[in-house]
Order: sequence, then structure tokens, then C-alpha cells
Amino acid sequence: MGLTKSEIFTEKQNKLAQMMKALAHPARIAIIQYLLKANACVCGDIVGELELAQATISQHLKELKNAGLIAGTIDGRNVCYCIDKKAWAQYRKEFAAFFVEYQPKDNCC
Amino acid sequence: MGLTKSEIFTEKQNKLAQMMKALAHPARIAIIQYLLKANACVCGDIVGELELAQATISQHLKELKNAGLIAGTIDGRNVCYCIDKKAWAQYRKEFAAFFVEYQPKDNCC
DNA sequence: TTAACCTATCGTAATATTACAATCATTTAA
DNA sequence: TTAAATGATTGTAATATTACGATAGGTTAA
Repeated sequence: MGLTKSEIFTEKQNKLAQMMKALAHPARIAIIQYLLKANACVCGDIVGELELAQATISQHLKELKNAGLIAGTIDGRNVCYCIDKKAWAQYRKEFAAFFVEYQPKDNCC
Repeated sequence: MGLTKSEIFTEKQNKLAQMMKALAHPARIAIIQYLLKANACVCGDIVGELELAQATISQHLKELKNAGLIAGTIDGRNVCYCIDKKAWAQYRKEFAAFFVEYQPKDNCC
């Protein structure tokens, strides 16, 4: 046990859950917000922004990379991180589709 | 360790991460989609919908309740579950605000 | 009442996540 | 070349999550 039974769900459901999971930590929210605010690639500035150990931040960055949300480019001895614009748009679209307008009927308890 | 350091993030960041977490499992996505599709309260039908043990589904329902996304009303020996319309609208709003349009400048690597 | 039914809760095992120190790999500056 | 700087990776401990059997607590039907 302890392992999600992905096989009993649709691919879409698994994917959406995965997307949510990528953002289900305040550090990753904070990193994304920082990159959005910078509105540019950020080179070697992220560790100083959060009170977390370098290894921890690197781990969170890796998860965001795996989720496709950010891209890292090596620049000298820094790494520059950007929001992946296409993935971002995709996330926005998928989330919006999930949170479509909902108007319950009167047959509710 | 192994414990999220909530105190170093803003309340908003923690809250948003919590919201994402509530939906970061395909079973919970599936349950919400089922309730949305039914567009009504669903009384004692959910366990039959998913190939998960009753205890597991009850656990997921509890998490969705804790997140405020659904409400359960006891009706005889069934429990009727509904989407919480207000919470749903709130989620939609917060998520949309996070996924604001993003137009990176040309100073990206 | 008794039995069947439905759901929540408890206990527990397996796995995942979070955090950090230590270390490794690479690049730049001296 | 050597040393400093930067970030990834490894190893590990603490905690959380996922799943399920067993059981408890209700309600309804017989």
C-alpha cells in the first residue's frame, strides 16, 4: 500500500493531480511567484530569497522542472531559471477547464 | 525534518499550496468531477464509482471536507455529498489569480 | 429485536515528501 | 594551477500520504 493506484483513473485525472501536486508546496508557489514577478530569467538569486537550505531549494526547483513549469539554462557558474511560457499557458488552461462555472440545481440537500 | 516550514512563507502562499494539495490526488479529482457532473447531491453512490476500498474513499472525502470543497449531509443511512458552491467559487478565483496572464520580456536567456 | 446496510474511524504497512549536511561537478577569478 | 563560488546529487532522518482490513456507530428493513 501507500502507492497511488493510478491505473484506475483516467490519464487526464492523473495528469491534473500531478499538476496540482507540483504546486502543492508553499516553497514552489513562492519560487513561481518570484519568477513571475521578476518577469525575466533569474540567475542565481533564488537561494537568497527563501530561508531554506540550498539543497532543499534545488530539490524544489527540480520538481518544478520535472513538472515542466520552469526551465534552467546554465550561464557560467550560475543557472538561470525561467517560467516555461507554454507550460504555464497549458496549466492555466487545464485549471480553468477544471474550475468551470458550476451552478447546482435545487435538488441539493 | 520532513516537516514543511510554513512559518517562512506568507499566509497566502501556505493557503494556496494547501488548496492545491487538496486536489493533488486523482481520486479526489475523480470525486469532484463526479459531483460536478451529477450537478446535485450524491447520496451513497461514490464508493461504487471508484475501485478503491470504502475506507480509502472515506479518507479522501474527509480531506475534501477539510478543504471545504464538499459538504456531507446525513440522510438516513446514507451521506449526501455536495460541492460547496462558495468554496468552489473561491478556489476558482484564487487559482485564476495565480495563473494570471504572463508575458515574459525579451531579457530571457 | 435482529440483521443488513452504510459510512466513519482506528490501526497499520508501504511509499512519498520535506529538509538538510556533506559532497561532487563545473566554472570563474586569482 | 589553485581556490572560491555555484548548484546538483547523495544519503538520511522526520513526517505525511495512501491504501486497506477490521471494527464501531449509526439507520432501516424484516
